Amino acid sequence: MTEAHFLSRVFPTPSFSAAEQAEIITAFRQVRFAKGDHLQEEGKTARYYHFMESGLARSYATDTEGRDISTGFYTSGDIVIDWTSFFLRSPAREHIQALSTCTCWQLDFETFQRLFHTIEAFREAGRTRLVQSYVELKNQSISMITDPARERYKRLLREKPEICRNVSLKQIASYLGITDTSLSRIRREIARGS
Amino acid sequence: MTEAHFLSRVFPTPSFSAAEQAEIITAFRQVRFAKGDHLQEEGKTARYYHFMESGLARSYATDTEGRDISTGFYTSGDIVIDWTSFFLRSPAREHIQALSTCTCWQLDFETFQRLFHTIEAFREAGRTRLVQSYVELKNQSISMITDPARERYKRLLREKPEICRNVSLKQIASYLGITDTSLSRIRREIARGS
DNA sequence: TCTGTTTCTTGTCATAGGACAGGAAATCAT
DNA sequence: ATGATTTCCTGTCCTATGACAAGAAACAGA
Repeated sequence: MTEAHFLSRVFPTPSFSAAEQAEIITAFRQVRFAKGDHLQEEGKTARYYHFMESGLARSYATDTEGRDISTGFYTSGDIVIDWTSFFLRSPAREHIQALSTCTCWQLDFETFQRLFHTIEAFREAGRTRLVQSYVELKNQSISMITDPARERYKRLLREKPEICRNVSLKQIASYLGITDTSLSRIRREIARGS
Repeated sequence: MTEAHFLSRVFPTPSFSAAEQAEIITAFRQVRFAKGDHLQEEGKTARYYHFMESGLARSYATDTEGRDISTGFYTSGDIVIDWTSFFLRSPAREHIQALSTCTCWQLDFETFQRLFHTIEAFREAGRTRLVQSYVELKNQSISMITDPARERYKRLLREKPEICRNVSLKQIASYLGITDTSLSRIRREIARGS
């Protein structure tokens, strides 16, 4: 039944009993977003926890000068969510937007809470995911201090090549903390030797 | 009994029943660190969850060039922990060091797990704390992109004045992503009109 | 296909912050 | 106190990146 189900790999059978796995999987609902759709809008409280099965998305915030700053990119297997908004039930401070057609699995907050408080393995997994997001953010944050822009771009190229190939220069540049102009020059330099 | 206990404010009575509060508070152990002591060492797995009652501390990582980069500062009421190491049971990538005498309340991992899995309010509180740390890191991270160094320093001055007063220039500078030289100049500029 | 719009590239010039070095000031150990 | 060490300040010069502007290229809509 669930042999090749995307979520059966997310909640794998040694950690989850068959019954738990079934309960979790049936609680999720599949949704699809078209390129450009917003999975989340700034100012609204996040209603759903999303697992991305396929597609690309990005989160972005608008800074005090009105500039659009990409704060994260999401690909297959990622959790696509504004953690703060979802868990603190507060208005989101970022938008999350599909960059291509996205297939996701969603859970509303009440359902998440029910699973979280009744299934021990689910809450361990949930906590682990949150901690992993934290460490990724921390790495990015340290990299902003210690690495020059070129290195940060090369790392993104290594870790999320599909992003570098499919996302606009400006959106990637703002994520790296540089201007589109600079990123364009960095790409040129990399295109010649390293 | 627990009227003025520091932890009774951390786990307040409307959210926690008296019995739960008592169970939680007795599970914590008070510890004291002298200035310079390490609460956490890089490479070792975090053994304790710490609440800081009083004192100052900082976390720092050593980058590829061997430079010491401050990654966070902690004051009264903060949780002092390497989240990733504690929850993923993996070696810490940072040191955490007392910058003055610190009084903390600690919980080992097994005890944390027991409370987390048996007391619903405790796991809600724990998750909330983690999410709050996440949002602080995110704000700092966005600030690194959008704000010039002077603004970042002014924000730190606003949010953690005791840090700016008591921590060495170099340690603050590395946190802000600039050199001690630059921070020294920024301070001079602020000392004259803004 | 033509046309308008967005995205990307490149140039020139300006500027924040880094590297390095020397000196002053504070802190510490004996 | 005295010297040693660390921390902090300041000067000069340099580099990475930003701001702005103008083309080129890609793309979207009729």
